Amino acid sequence: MSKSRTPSIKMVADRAGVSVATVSNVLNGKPTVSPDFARRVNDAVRELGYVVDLGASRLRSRKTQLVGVVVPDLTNPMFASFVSTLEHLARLDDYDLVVVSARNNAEEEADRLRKIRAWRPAGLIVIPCDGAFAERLPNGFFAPVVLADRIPDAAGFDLIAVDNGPAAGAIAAHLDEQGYRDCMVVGSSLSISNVRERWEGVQAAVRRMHVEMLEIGIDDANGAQRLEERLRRRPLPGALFSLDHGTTLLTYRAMAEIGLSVPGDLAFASFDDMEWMQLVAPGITAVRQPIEEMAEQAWALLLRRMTGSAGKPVTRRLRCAVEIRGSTPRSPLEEAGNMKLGGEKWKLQDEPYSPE
Amino acid sequence: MSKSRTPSIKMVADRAGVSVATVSNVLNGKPTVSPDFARRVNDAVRELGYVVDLGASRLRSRKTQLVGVVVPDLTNPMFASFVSTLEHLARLDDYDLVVVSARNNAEEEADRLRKIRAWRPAGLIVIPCDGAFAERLPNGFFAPVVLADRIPDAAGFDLIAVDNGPAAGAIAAHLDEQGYRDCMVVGSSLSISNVRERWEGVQAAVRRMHVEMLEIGIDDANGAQRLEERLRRRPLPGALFSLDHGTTLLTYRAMAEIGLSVPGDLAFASFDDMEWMQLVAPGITAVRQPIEEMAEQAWALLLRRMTGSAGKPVTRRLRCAVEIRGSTPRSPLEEAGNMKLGGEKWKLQDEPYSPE
DNA sequence: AGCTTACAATAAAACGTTTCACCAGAATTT
DNA sequence: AAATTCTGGTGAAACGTTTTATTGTAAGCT
Repeated sequence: MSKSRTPSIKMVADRAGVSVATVSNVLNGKPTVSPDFARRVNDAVRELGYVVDLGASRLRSRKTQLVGVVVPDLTNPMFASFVSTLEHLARLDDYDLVVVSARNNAEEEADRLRKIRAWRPAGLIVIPCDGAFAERLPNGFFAPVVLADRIPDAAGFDLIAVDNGPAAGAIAAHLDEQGYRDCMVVGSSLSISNVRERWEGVQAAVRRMHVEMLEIGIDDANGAQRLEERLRRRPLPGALFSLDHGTTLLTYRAMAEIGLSVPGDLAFASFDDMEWMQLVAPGITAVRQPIEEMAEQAWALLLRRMTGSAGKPVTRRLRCAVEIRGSTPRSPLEEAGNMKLGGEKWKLQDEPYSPE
Repeated sequence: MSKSRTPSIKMVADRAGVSVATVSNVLNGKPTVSPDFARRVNDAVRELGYVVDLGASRLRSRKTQLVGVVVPDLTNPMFASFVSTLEHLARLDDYDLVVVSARNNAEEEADRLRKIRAWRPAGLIVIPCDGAFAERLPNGFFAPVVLADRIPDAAGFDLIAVDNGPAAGAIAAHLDEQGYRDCMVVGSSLSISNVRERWEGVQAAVRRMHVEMLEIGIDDANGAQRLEERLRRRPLPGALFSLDHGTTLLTYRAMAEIGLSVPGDLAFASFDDMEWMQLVAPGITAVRQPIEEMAEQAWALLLRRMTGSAGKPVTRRLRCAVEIRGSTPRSPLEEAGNMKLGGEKWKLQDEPYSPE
């Protein structure tokens, strides 16, 4: 039996009785091609089930339809959704994606960047681990790079992110207005730009409320320990504001474990709105990031660069939405204040929160 | 200014003062290489920041470190987690992943399969949209294929899945034992093999409980409508068992919207355990799939094939875990039965519905 | 009829690798 | 000392494309 390999352009040419160049011309829709020959080529392609070898194609043409995507963690639903949207958009423009996860590790990120370079992608979309991204980019990297979600220390990249500061500030202001007097803010690490921006936004927005920050790291047992200890200590803060998805999950679970009730024992709000946050009772007040739109913008920016547009790097910020739910009701402390002015006492006991 | 392009092996050779063949030998760890020359080559590589062009490399060597991954939907956290684990394992073996989503659409899946073929991957890992996968695989596809999670109609592939039937059966038996007399089973579509297996497992496991199946499709407004109508009709079933992640989300949300309480109005259980299911109160009884282990097995199977192992296709089934939580308590009906032996009457009135 | 233009198709070079056949010299055997 | 085997290294071919330059032919112009 014949050593039949996956068909090459040469086999197509032979079967169609034309030259390889003609086959290539037909396949790439070059104008100078007679209908008759085109038909013969197309027939041969169909009969053989020929599919172009993109590796060889890129090698010669120096054009590739491949872009690399690097995210800190694929299991994070935010990033998964980001990649998913990206994948869809890329396909519409006939690009493919090589996706890698840096596992929240700067070294791995650097390693993956180097590796991905070996595919000679036409561009890169990266959600960097931390601010020192520029140092990790291989020096001789020519393809355009778009950064998303997190801001690097060094300038020089197209950038798409959300308005972390104002959005976090809105939550803080909300808690403030609801009458909470002190709020603990929890986040993974201030070395991540968006967490830092959120914290700064909180500080800028509060008026009467006192805030304190607690960093618990990423997958850091030590940090989780510190958080738990704080939650067991008294007095509790009136409110808790968690600044990123991982931290929210950890915190919410810890509160449940310790037996703290939301909002009975403390109010709770989160940056990053997950679907379960409207399924639990009471729902959790959260900032919802326009993650699909972020992916869209990232793709648009990259596409612009890949198709040759020059010019200064641009930075775009997207507006977040704030979802107020039952986990941040009017503070009982404040209610107590109002009651003196004739509030109805039973309300306090019957409905510890206002579910909306 | 010189037209400096990304460095090639030739530039490395020139700088090191050796032949291209020698550079290649050094880089690929060929044994016949003097330490002196190796050092010179490595120096040149470092100075130039040379990274091999994997496209060209594959073209000549006919070996590639690329595998394609096709999933029905990247936003589904199950699949996201699957891909994430896969990505990690692949990296350990120095493979890269091209990831595409078929968006729950057989046509798109076929399209993506054709497209991914153009990269000449060393193998494919696919979670197929439906049973007719074999027909969609391009005919001249030579790379090994491992299917996961869902079973195709046609045999001939390595296969890794979970024990859908027994696991779903365990839930059904649990509901039965808890005293529920009728249970509505909801799933996206019986054309998806694992949903079908789960439904069959339910039917095989029930003893006294009556079960009925409701298919609501995937992203099908019509199906959602039918579900909602059913939930508004009386009498309600004693229990609801949802057979896949998407359906669970939809159902749980619908119940909340309609104002049904779990387990007050009906018991609820789910195939697929999401993290929020232990965060809501009461927690939701669910089947937990070993999704990471599934990815591990898929990778192991594929790796075996890619490294040349022949032999008949194998099928492996993994054991699911069943998490019993508060959403499936002892049936009030059964409690009522017990009451005749001295139960407390008021309990019956607390439950508003009377099945049958 | 001659001369240029335009057109359709092709041969051959090039892309960056790996591999294969080969070679010079050193080391070993006869 | 001559003949053989190793050893470390190289030139050139090959992989499957695209592109450039080139060809042959038909059409358009005096």
